[in-house]
Amino acid sequence: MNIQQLRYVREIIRRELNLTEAARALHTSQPGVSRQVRELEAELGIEIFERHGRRLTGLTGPGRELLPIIERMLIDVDNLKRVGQDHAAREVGQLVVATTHTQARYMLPPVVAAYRKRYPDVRLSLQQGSPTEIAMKVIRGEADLAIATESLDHYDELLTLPAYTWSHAIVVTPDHPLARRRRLTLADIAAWPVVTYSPEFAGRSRIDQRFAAAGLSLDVVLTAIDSDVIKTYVELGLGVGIIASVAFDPKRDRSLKRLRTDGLLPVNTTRVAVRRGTYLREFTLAFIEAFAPDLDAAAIRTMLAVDGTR
Amino acid sequence: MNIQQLRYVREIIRRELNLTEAARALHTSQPGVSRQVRELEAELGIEIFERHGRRLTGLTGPGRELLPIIERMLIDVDNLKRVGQDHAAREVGQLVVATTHTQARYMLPPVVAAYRKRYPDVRLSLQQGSPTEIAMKVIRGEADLAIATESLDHYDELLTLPAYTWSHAIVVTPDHPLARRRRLTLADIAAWPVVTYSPEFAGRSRIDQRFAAAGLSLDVVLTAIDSDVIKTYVELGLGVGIIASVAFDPKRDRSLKRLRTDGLLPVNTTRVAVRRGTYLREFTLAFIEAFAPDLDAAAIRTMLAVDGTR
DNA sequence: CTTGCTTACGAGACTCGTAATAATT
DNA sequence: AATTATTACGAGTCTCGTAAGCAAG
Repeated sequence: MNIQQLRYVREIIRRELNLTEAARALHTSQPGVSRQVRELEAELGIEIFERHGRRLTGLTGPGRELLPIIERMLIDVDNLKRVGQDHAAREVGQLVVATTHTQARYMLPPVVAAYRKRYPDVRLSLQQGSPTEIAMKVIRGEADLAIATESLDHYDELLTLPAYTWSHAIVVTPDHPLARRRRLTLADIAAWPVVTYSPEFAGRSRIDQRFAAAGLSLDVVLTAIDSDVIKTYVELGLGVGIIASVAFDPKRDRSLKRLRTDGLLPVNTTRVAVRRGTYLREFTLAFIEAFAPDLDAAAIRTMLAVDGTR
Repeated sequence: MNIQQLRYVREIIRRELNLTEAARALHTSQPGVSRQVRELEAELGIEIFERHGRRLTGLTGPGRELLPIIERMLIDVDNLKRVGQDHAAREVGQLVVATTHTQARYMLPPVVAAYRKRYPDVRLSLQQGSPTEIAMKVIRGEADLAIATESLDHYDELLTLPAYTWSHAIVVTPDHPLARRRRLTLADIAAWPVVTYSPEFAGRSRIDQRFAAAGLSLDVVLTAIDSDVIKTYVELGLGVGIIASVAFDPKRDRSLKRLRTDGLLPVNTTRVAVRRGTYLREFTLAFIEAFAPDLDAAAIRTMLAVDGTR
């Protein structure tokens, strides 16, 4: 048994049982992968993959039991390397942050600026994607952190930490009838066409829940994944905009008016997710710390430690 | 990096930083181990061991961080093998149970008899030792299960399951003054010399606590690790015996009288311990199930699953 | 001067890539 | 017919054992 064999098995499964694809992804030859897999199977005394003739068609029962152990071992391989790097060159390395548009556009810029100054030798890479995509990136080890408001809690493989809370803002054109109202109700908003986020983004689901709880349903005429698109169409008069309040800048967005909503809309929590069982390098913890004002390195370490005991 | 290197590192640490010993234990050459360790260190970019000249004198900081990851990976290597064996030959294999005298002598015989009939191809091996020793055996992977009444809860690496509860019995010679008393008190017992278990065995610590709580202290004139020794000396009139009640057999022990103690002495829980993170083969679960009347395979699996999520 | 780690070197095993083969879709 | 896994074979690498060297207690 060797680590390479485990990598091969994982990659074949990730590539949907296409051994050829896996070989390509791992920059090696197809026969090499085939052979190593068979050798591992022989050593363990079982078949990992179901084969119909010469095609891999699925995982066997034992194969399914093997998989989580293999994944954990490969994570641990990375962990060993990270421990090494963390001590060999404490503030040198790579940090991949997967995040959604709203975070990248409005919340992260100041954090990133400060972080880059503090850690000039960390190659910081931001990767934008949908909540599902960024969660998968972290689970597969392609990103170190995921930052998003929704749906990071649905994965057993992830450990999420609350970073900060925020709520939405209602924006309209200055000449919109709602602009004159002193106090809004949910029904006021629901009376107009709405422009807001796509279902899985930026707390959208919680908005829907709030209105549904009040017996109302929204007439959403345009959904977007980023706030700038929403603002653009609100300016065009397409409807009332619901955006993350951080996305509204009174100076820049002079053609829009933000309405008072005190407590009307739900509070959202933006969370940072890491892969359970991964070793976090010191500069990774520092990023979380910088991003989440309520968390300090000590608190993060304890949450990880409690979790990591298994 | 390869698995062998990790084994070498672990073994060196287990052998108290004696690389020569580690090489011997692993049936390989000293230079080979030395070389592989240096190569691992080079690949990770750190020193794992502190060296004074040519002697290994300790672990470095990064070395200490590496260790738990290495241990976990090596456990996972075994786990992979076990999954294989479990499917290749479900009821064939080896099961090592580490336990204390009282369990081995009184509680296990019927379980073992039934188990051997049910699983004739499982090589069952019982290893007797002190609670500390058997706990270490399981932690080091030398035994699959530990069965004992005390001190299995003090190890983070172990997961313990309650198997059954029991209490102690007071035994005396038939002509002892206490033999005529209808109802005993703690003070009655404390008035006489006592023969019982060594401090870490068979619930001894809880006996002491009980008497201490009542403001009494025991005059222990002989401590033993096994009940047979205790009974022998009680027969010789050395003192009042306190033994596990299962160790008293009215038919065999005709020269002793068991006194009524209803509720006087504390209740003990015998526990089964397994190494956290290890895959338990089906026949291992079956043994636990056979030993612990209150646990069934499903219950055990859930406890392990909850624990194993990490 | 004994114990114990490291360096040197050579034999043997193993991994991996190319080419050819066989089986599915 | 095209795609995909397995078998065959050979080059190159790597591991490991023996022997020699060297540092520490």
